[in-house]
Amino acid sequence: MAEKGISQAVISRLPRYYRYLKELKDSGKERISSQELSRIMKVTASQIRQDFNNFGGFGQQGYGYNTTYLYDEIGKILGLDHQHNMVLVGAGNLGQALVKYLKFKKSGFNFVCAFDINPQLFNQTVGGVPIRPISQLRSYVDENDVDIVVLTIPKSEAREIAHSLTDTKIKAIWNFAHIDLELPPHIQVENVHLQDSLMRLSYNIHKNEN
Amino acid sequence: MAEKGISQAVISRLPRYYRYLKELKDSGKERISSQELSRIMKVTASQIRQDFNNFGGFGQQGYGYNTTYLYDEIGKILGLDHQHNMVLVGAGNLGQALVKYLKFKKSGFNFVCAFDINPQLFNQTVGGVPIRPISQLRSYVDENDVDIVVLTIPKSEAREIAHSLTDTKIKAIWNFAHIDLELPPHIQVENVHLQDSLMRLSYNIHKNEN
DNA sequence: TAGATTGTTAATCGATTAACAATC
DNA sequence: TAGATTGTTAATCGATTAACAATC
Repeated sequence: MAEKGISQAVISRLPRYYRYLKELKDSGKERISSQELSRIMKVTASQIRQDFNNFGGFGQQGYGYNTTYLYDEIGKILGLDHQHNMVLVGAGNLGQALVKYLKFKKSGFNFVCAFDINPQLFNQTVGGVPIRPISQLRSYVDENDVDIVVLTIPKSEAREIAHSLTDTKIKAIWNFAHIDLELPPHIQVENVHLQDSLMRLSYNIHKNEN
Repeated sequence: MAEKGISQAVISRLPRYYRYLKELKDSGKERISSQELSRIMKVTASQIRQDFNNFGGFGQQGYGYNTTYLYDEIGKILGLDHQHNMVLVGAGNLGQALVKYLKFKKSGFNFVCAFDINPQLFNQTVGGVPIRPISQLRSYVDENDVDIVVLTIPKSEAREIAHSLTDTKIKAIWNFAHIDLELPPHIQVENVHLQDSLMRLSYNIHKNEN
């Protein structure tokens, strides 16, 4: 999957296609046209065809798309045919909730270790995953196969931790800290800024006030 | 704040401006030009001026923007000068983590009650917030001042709960269930789809493979 | 073959960037 | 006043939608 220059707008729509296609194939639907999918997903058929054709032709004229095949192909584009090892940095409430959320594991995103500064958590486990002192993070990452670092620590510490890992072989940071991380291009950053999300919600609640 | 037809692209940038302006004002910086902010935030000065001018002129020619004033104005645009009461639906790991996260409260987003189906949680509290049976959700919403419903339940139940609230006075749903909710336009929906976020991350990790 | 529907090019729309006159 | 910088119009760029030829 080395298609270059696909816009993030397209990428952001892929998980949604993936979700709908799973439902369609699970409900026994074998084929679907862009027009029918368009009605279900409330986007234009044109956009659907353009989006898929960024990655090559997955359909067949006069027939449409095979749901299972398309589902599998989108999965491959998204890299979901790979296993991803993750470490949690910050075993607080949110961090522990993420580790315990089993759906990630089913999708191949697997927590292998957690780290925290709180000594009371050391030698405990969360969802079967051991919690270690954050001082051991660097050596753990160096010695084990870690793809993704999940940052659920306050923003005051997030930047330093992230920068301390720039010369390791980690591939990405899933960042829940309310901060913009500036990292070298070989490390991908995906932000989950819950505060920003709430603010957008708030705007939309109040936008019609006068 | 009744500016019509502001694109969601602009709205989505406002929380980030708000965050940077807070830091600038807190660090004692009184004024900033679009050019200087442009360098700090890594967006064009043109975009900054265009974004702000969607809501009226907040700056002064030859001077720039007053950080505190601009910060406050963006806060008002985002509706952060209002208090928002929230109820949690689904007091599992993620839900409890959200209730315990104190930053929301500081921004005026205040959990007033939680609901769950698990009887073992009834009469318990989480972060000082009582947990009640979900059967009482509807009457609670009818009898109390609730602005936002936070949905942290499995998708199989999310749609039904959301629809059961369409004729109440709630203004928005903050949806963590992995599902698209279709609700009447007077109820705003803001999705936090963690799985989608992880998939985007996965795509970006693998996009350069060949 | 005829009908259906993709893949793809062209047209449109909207968002971003550039330019500059207005003005502090 | 002169310099700086906004507010705003114009130009560009990119994304979405429409159209249709290719083809199953």
